Amino acid sequence: MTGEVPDRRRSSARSREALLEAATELFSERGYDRTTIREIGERAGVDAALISRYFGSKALLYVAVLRAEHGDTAPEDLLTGPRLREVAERAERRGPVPLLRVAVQSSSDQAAQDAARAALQARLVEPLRARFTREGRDRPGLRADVLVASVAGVLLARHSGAFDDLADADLDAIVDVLLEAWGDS
Amino acid sequence: MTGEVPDRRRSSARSREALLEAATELFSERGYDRTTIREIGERAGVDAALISRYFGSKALLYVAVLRAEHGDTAPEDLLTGPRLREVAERAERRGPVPLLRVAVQSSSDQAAQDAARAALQARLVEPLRARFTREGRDRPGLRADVLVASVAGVLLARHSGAFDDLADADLDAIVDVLLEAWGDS
DNA sequence: TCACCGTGTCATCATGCGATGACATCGCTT
DNA sequence: AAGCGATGTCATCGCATGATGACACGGTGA
Repeated sequence: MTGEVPDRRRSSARSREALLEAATELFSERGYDRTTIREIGERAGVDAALISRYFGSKALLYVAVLRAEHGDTAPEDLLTGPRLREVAERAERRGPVPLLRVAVQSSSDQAAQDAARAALQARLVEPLRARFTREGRDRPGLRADVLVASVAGVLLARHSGAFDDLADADLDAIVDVLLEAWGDS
Repeated sequence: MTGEVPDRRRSSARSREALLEAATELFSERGYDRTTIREIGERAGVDAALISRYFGSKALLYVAVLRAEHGDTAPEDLLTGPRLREVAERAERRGPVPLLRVAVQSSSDQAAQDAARAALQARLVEPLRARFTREGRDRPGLRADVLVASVAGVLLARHSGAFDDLADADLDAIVDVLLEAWGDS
């Protein structure tokens, strides 16, 4: 074990990080509205009141989650083919990514909604649209929207409890079915 | 106009019906959790307290909505091909059918969740799976789940406010894109 | 006409939520 | 060691929600 010795002293940075991570998981699992700041605090092992101090509000924490989630990787670029696998795998690791939720479910807080929408467009829809345009497909915008919405539906459905086979299947099988439908050009 | 003369006298049947219709619309637009009984009452032009009297609770009203929605038509049978158009058109008329929401988003009330799940399976997933099995497709169960989840994602996304082209496009165009992907065998 | 039961209205309760401020505690700096 | 700012804890506020019971109203039959 060459891991760092965890610094047990107080640290706002550590608390912030713990809250961010817990919030990412919970927003992924249950969506914005059904996640409470008390749950976030509990999972993070941190008092929920610190959310207000470090992020300002639940909505701003949500925005921070969206930013953090995409700050560490390159843009998705494309959903099709190998990229689809990347997106799906990320959803696998952290639950059905908060970003994808906004595709299907509007949240009660307008600021959270707007931020998520902007991120979704910039990270997934726009690159896809650009690609379809480049390839000369007709209705590239609509096609991009439909593809993103489909993928969001499938990845979210996996954890909704409404499907058996989808919940049990491993990710590769799911991606295979999607690619078979949409082609992996 | 050969329509019935609307009976303006008091009538529990009329109130029940008004509540049921308003609830169907609102559950469609916003999902179970984000719809309040006060909103339902307001849209129905009926006091919200009557929900408790006539349906027992918000959750039971939701169950009644699911039943009513599918009581008047034959089973969906299949999602592909012309049937896809039927499902989509119904979603168009009444907003993104409450049934489809459960595919992607679990609700806070367990009874509501279970009822919706059962209806979704019986009405959409099972018939589709049976068809795929009959046709000898591999992984028919998974394939059915993925297709239903995709369609749910797209139809819900149309009203989520996260997509522009999808919101503006007319239904036929959307169905065309879906059919192009999944084939309309 | 009157009494009664179905129907509608309203006030209110209990609960859970996000938010906030007062206070306690820690640990660095001097 | 003392002082002080940073960090953590707790109680509580205001608000929205689902639910419920008390009461008012109305029309229908005796």
